[in-house]
Amino acid sequence: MLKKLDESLLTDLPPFRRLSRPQIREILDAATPLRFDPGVAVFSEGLPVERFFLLMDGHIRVIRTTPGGDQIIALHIAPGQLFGIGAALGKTIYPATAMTADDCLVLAWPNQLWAGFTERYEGFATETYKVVGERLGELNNRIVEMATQAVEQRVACAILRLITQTGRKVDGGIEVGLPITRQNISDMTGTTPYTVSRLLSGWERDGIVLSERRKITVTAPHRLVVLSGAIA
Amino acid sequence: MLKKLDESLLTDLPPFRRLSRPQIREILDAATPLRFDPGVAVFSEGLPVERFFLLMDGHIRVIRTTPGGDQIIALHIAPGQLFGIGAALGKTIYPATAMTADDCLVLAWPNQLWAGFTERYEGFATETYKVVGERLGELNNRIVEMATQAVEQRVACAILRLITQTGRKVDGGIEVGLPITRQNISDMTGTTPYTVSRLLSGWERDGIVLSERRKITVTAPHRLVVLSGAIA
DNA sequence: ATGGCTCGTTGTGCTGCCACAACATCGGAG
DNA sequence: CTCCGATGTTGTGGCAGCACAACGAGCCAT
Repeated sequence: MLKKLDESLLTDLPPFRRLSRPQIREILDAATPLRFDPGVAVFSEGLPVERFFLLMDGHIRVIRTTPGGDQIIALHIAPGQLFGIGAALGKTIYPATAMTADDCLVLAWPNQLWAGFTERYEGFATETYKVVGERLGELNNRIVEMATQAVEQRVACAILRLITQTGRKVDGGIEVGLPITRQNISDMTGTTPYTVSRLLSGWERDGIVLSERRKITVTAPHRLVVLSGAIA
Repeated sequence: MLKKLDESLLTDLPPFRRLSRPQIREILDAATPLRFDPGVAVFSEGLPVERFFLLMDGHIRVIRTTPGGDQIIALHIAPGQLFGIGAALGKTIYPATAMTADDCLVLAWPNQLWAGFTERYEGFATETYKVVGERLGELNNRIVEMATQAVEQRVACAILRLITQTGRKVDGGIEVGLPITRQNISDMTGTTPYTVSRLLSGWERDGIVLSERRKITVTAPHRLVVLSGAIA
């Protein structure tokens, strides 16, 4: 039932961009395609790192849970990105949980192929580490944000990040490309769903966003940027 | 005046551990040793990445500054660690400023040697990326911390991190191994020097720490761990 | 010694955010 | 159609932590 995957799926993604068709064929033949329903875990915090993944379609939230039971969203993965790449950083257990936000199609490779990929395929390692660098930068920005910005600015930043990462242009604005609840946003910004709700209501009154159930459309991005204090 | 550097300086550091003496000799011969006074910048945010560094002695704070002028301490570098390794992550400009906390001795290499190091020296890349992984993990912890913990817990976490990274055992406790002000701690935790001062005074009354000018000694680490909520 | 600086402490008032509760609304399952 | 759970909204109160100000103490230079 797994229909043969087409090489063209990978040719435009950074880690594979410099590779030849036969090389990409090899890589695809070694992959296991997987389908996930919304709201399930692709891998879980604390489990041993056994595979690495590429998200073909859908969206993934990377979540960390505290001993106290609070959870925060560390990262969003967009289609075309590698994730679960603990292998690249010498990790033996996953430091976080990857949860699907909607229907997801994922390619998986066993971990022991990682070393081979990096040495055999020109540019694979470089491009991958570039992504790591970007994530590092984003985390850094979020720390600065959390440390210096007020709640309203943090929420504005979070929504801006969401639309730059997953945004879809629709008439009347830019829409967040994945289902998202107030609770999700409060998990991203370290505040409460109540406060998020109030902020979104306020912004809707001001004509900056349209907020529906599990969906947010930004109608005046520039004003949101102003509110955010322009960090990220 | 640069006396010849001894190979033994590097043999025990992770990135060089698997290398032979002649290889280490090559690496040392390519290095420029540099001395820095306390409180000066080794490199600055926004400048092009031209060199990478190894801290031989002293301590370095990696600092980010916001458009609003607030600054927060992203990272501390301990002796023996590489820093400014933007090259490894495809960065072309430094994303932060590296500021010396005390007298520092640093080795520097021009950036174009990076690629050669990673391919010529077995284990250099792997070990380096392991460090990157650890820093990534630490940043993640700090985000979780900032999002979920109260100020008191964050400050406790910050001090625990300081003593695990730079701690020196002295009679009566563990002392932070670098000069540190309340302002520094508030920059690490996103609070104010006033609040830090109050917390430290309180802990000193409770016999958990000894706090002097630019120096902190933890006398009851276990109680600080309890206060911290045990995240990092 | 002595001035000047940086660093630390502490009191007071204020406010932004959280906690909780109660209600409204939506969507799916049977 | 109806019920139920998940999601979102809104009002009220309380408190943690910030802002500001004023003072004290150590360190350095000349």
